[in-house]
Amino acid sequence: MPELPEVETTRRGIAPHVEQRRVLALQVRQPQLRWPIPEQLAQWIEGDRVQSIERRSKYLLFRFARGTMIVHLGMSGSLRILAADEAPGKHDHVDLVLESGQLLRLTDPRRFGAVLWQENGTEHSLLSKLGPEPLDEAFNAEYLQQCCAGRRTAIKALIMNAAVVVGVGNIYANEALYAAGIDPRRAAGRISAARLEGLVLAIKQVLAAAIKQGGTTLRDFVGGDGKPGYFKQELHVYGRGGEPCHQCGEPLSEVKLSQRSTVFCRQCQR
DNA sequence: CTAAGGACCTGTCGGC
DNA sequence: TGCCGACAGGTCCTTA
Repeated sequence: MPELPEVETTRRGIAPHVEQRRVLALQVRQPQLRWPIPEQLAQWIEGDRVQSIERRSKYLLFRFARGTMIVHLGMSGSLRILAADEAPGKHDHVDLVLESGQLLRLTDPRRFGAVLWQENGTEHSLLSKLGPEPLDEAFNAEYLQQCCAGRRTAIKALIMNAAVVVGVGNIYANEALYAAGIDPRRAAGRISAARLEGLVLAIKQVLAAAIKQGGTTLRDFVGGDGKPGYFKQELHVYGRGGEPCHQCGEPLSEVKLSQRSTVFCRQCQR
């Protein structure tokens, strides 16, 4: 479910209900997520205020006085604001009980998500090796050219590599390459500077548009405020293998690339 | 160092 | 209707 636009949509949805609120309790029903939730997390945050919620890559960062609670939604996670007396379901693993009478609930059927802790003055190893944010100026044509130089890996795998640029997941990698007219299988080092510049712009545009629309609704994704995303209507290739290309009408091809479903137009993408 | 594949876990969907 | 395999938004870690 969550790619960067979905995570950002979630952040914006929950922030007004969580920022500046005091945490009364942290209730952990299932600590076994991708990594175990630290046992002392409750004692570190209970009684303290959430100063702000920030986002880095697809990680949500809850800033507290003595450190940061890091939340990742994995493949199937979501965060919602609910009344404090709402009964938990099977996959409702964690509640952040707020003094406002509401709670922030983490639901994650596949449990690929994570809840971790970063002490002030340290940087978690998961965050320390990340590339630039795609919408930042630091992610530009010159930078991407440097990353691609001499690389034989497929361009799609390269832009999905978080050490190169964060936040480009499978949906938006497919969409951006279609928009840029680049074959996803093409070796990264064999693409002209001009076309890589087009790819940078395409990535920025597709992500910005998706954030503006509130993310892509897949299955049951809803933001923290319960509103669905509307970007799905604008997808040109993702989930459309075999259907006609919106530009030329040829059936879209679908292949596996680094284990991920990859859809593109052989006519329009070279 | 790079590139590719496996692993984690559950739910859903399509085919027989 | 029921069962079984394939597949799903992520990404770290191990292996060549």
